[in-house]
Amino acid sequence: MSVVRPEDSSLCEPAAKPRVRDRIFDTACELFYRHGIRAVGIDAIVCAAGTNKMSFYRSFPSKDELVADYLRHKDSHFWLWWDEVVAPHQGRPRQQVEALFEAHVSKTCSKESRGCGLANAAVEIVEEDHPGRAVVVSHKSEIRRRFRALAVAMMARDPEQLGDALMLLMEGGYLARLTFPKGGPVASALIAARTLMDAHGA
Amino acid sequence: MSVVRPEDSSLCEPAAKPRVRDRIFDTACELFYRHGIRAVGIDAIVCAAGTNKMSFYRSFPSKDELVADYLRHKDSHFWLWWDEVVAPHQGRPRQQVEALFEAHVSKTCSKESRGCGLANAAVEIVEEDHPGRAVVVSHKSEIRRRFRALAVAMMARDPEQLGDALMLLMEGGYLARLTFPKGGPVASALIAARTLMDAHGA
DNA sequence: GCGGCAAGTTACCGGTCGGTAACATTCTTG
DNA sequence: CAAGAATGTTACCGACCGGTAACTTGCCGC
Repeated sequence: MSVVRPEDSSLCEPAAKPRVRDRIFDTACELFYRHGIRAVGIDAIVCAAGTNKMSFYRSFPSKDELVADYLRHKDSHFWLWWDEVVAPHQGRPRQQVEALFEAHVSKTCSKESRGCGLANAAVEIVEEDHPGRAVVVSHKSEIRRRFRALAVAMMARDPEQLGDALMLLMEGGYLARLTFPKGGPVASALIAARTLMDAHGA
Repeated sequence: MSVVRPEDSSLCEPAAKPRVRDRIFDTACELFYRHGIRAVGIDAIVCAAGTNKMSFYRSFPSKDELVADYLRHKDSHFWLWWDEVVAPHQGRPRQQVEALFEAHVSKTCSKESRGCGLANAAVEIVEEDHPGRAVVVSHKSEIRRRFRALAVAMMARDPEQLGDALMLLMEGGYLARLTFPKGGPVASALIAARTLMDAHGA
């Protein structure tokens, strides 16, 4: 149950040093994603960022708020990724979903992947009033909304059902990634998505 | 990022008092499942169990080992559940999977559910040498194996593909449960499973 | 009643947690 | 160069972390 120790984060003085706040934030994002939120303390973050605790508390009001920022960052990057993957197939929702799943599989199977940071946060953050909870909830709600919208656009027989099923496939992949090296069942996600869409006449 | 405080666990002296070890273990299981593993300290457990830290360390070698026991307990209960659900449809793998998903949906949608304790542990426990990791990995591997075996038994066109897809659906449901009150997309899992099996000619 | 054991009590250990005060240094910019 | 902002340093806070020692109390069967 050990936590990330302040000393062990590779090297404690990264070459570039733009504004401390950014260094701290980038470091925190990586550590939170790789080791989990609860496992990473302020000391570990500031040490890995080559700075000190005071500099941290001059830039962030609290750890919880930093966590919320981390999740907002993950959220916006996710939608950047989504829009980028979807863009080449404008107006062809079926191809958009296929592209999404293809990208999802290759992304999730890469060895650096630790699944979805926001999904992981859903596990770690239980307190209803944690500033990060709202970010997670709205993120996952938007995923559901978009999958359902895509299912509508491709004129599926039961779009809500199809949209939710596609979401389950994707989320399941995130979870599977955490136990299977290289992803395991994740590899089947694209074909499964195709099969579901076929069955819905889309 | 608050943790479960030793004081706030409803009442600190449960009526029945069979052997302390059991009281501690049951309490720990519930707290771990409800609040997460890292969020629950030894103090919180022993207080909620109406005992003290020394009694804990007389029964368990360490917290990590308790966590591993908790996961083993979840694992064996899961297979008890699985076998029970599957039993009435011996020899009819298609019906067995349907029964599994029906039970999975109703279980996961219940308001006490916090998804799959073992999947949650996969998120929280990152250390490769934690005694709980092996339990999680073997649990998820066995799920995959069984789904694939069921797909073979129902003579699916591509049994490995179908088995993995079914697993993704189920795992996705566990994750969705954590952000959507009452489960959200989980409700679509059964129909999605049926659709996939139909498409595989099973 | 007495021995033995299970359980409770109290105090303690070093270490880490998130967070802060006061002060010294360096960097940037006018 | 000087002023002011940004950053670093050190020490500290109370609380909690997982874990332990020494001793006392309660309960059981013989």
